[in-house]
Amino acid sequence: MGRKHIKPGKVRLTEVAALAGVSPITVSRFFRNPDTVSPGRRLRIESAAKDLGYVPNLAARALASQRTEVIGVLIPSLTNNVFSDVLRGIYDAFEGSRYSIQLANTRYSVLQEERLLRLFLMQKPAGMIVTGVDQTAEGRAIVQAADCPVVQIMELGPDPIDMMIGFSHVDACFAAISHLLAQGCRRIGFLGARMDPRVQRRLQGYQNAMKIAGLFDPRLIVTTAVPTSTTMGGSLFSDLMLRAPDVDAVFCANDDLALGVLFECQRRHIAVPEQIAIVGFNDMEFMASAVPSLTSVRTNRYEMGLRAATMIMDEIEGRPVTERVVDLGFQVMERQSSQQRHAVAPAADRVSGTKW
Amino acid sequence: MGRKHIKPGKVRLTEVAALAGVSPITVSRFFRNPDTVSPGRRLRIESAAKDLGYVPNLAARALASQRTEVIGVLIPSLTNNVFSDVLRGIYDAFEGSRYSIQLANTRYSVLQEERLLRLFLMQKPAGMIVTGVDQTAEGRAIVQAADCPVVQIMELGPDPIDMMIGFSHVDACFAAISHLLAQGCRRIGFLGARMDPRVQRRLQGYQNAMKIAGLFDPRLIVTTAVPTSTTMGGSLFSDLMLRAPDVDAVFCANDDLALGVLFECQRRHIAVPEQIAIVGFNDMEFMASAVPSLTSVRTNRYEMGLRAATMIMDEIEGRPVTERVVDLGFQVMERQSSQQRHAVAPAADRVSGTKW
DNA sequence: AGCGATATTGACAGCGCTATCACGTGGTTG
DNA sequence: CAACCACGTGATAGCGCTGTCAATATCGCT
Repeated sequence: MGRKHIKPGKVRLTEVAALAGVSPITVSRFFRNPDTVSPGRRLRIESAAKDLGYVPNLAARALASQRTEVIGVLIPSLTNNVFSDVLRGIYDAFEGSRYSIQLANTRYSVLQEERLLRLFLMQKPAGMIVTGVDQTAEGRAIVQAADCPVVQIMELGPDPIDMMIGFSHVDACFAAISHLLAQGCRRIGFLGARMDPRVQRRLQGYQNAMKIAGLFDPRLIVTTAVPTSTTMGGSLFSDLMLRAPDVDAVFCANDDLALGVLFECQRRHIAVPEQIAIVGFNDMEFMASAVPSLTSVRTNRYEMGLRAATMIMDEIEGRPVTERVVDLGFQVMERQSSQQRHAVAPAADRVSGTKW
Repeated sequence: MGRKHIKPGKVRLTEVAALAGVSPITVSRFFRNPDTVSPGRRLRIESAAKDLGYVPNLAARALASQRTEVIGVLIPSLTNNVFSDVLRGIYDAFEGSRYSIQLANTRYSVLQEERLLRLFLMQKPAGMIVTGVDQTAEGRAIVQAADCPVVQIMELGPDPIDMMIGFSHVDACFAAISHLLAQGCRRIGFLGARMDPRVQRRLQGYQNAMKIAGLFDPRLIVTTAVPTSTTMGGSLFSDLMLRAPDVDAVFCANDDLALGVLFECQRRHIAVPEQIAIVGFNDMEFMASAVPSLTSVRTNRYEMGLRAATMIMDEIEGRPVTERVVDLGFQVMERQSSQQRHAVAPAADRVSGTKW
């Protein structure tokens, strides 16, 4: 036998329908698309629902309609505040819409990512946002099986799963190094932490630029698998000073590292930028107000999240998305910390890069 | 008439059961509690499920069982990295469990919070984590209607909804100001941004301490409704310097502000801590590596998230939660930026506070 | 008035899973 | 040896909602 007694206080569509004097299906329609119900009934249903304190049952809705309004979002880290900006954009875009977000973090592990994708699949999501382009073949297969709009964010690459929005980390770093070279720096160090795929690509951009300039020297590269932090910036810089005491500039793959380098320079009484120039990556808010203000590569993270979400919604709701791969570009925010040797400080930020 | 043809590729419990030669209900049992199925069938079901690529339908499960494994989490902001630490704790605790997290941000609005709670209710969550103690009466009612374990985090207060974990912001700030007073500071400024309930309580702690010391002066308080940022720290400090040029210490309700004050001091060639002492709040990672290292009030955010999640799980799974209101305390991390006048720098951090 | 076109409404069946109870088996007990 | 229990398994009947299509009401037009 099946269930027995229905809990007395329970309010279903049926109860609302009974009170409003209409059929359940009409109440259902009212909640999904009020315009298709005649004004008279509309009012009756509305007040009946309010009186009874009706709350729709999402599970029943999902089961009957064979779809959900859940958007799965997969990011590598909650700690790295790069992603909090992206997330903010995503949440802002879905704000007020009927979609809800299911967020999970992969901890920079493709196996975790695979597991989480499988988990998302059980929800039959309406859309998915995933970070980067380095999914496993299995991971791609799972995403494809979900049969919903998918946006890959943070990077660009060949062969998108569906849609894509990001920028070239290789180019962005190349531009930053080019800026330092233009400022007269020759012994430019590279500091990187965590070394996830995006940092790896920044390293690639660094190597390209240095090799083209004929200035490449592996001793100038100091990296660690440990996550980025200000303290780590200080230690990586200390390592660099041991390996290459003649370094005249430091590119940091993250702004936290750059801040740590600045502090370490203050501790060692190294003048910035006179003795050592500093460039960071991401252009976090504090970079502009540091003393000296710190040069960084601005990436449009909030917009990335916002547009990724918008692309998903457009796709779901049948509005054709023509630009399926979006390059958001970047800007090198040139500040005091990378001032040309013996030059005067600029009155305001100078900018170079793409898309501005 | 109802639906017509079943999609051919669709794999349901029934298909797995047919292939394994058992009844659907046995397959259902296998997925929920493998131990209750005999080893022979267990293997057959397992391989059948794998062969067919079976993916359980969560909506059907939720509808039939009348419950979900969704934990609703409500935080005020995604940008404020205070919450990313809490979140990390929450995600870590639920990692590998069968629960999934539904995260939403209220943007510091109780009306938003109410709307989101209503939304959560539709999901019939298994548990809820909400921020702070300032829910509206309506909001509390909604949470109670969800009839599931609830933990309020970040603060302590009378009359918890269900469970509670946090610390006293009043006491924490009081301790920080007491520290400054002990260091010989007399004209201690208060800088606050956003002015959410928790910052308001820190302000209260500041006022209590200053009044007891007979040093209270409203001109020393500078606040703004704008969100916290490093740049904002600089401007608030500039305002303070205009209002009270004789200020000898600054308490910042957030670490970002403290960093901004440090930079502004560097810009104005004000010696820290000799001319002005600086104390922040939250003890973000960068505080310890700044030059001079910045005193701050450490709050146990990661642990808060972790334990809140654990309390929820314990409650759901019938393990009695005896400590239903947990005070996590705080620590004043005494660093160079609040060194006693004309004293030598300490070799390492000194700590004062509760629970350490 | 009569016609088809359009807007509203309802009946029915079923989405994929699980709660509940019933039943069989084999072992233990008095 | 009947009575009992624990265990594994299955049959049945929904969980609360919506897709589908048919039925009815309403309207504009010739």
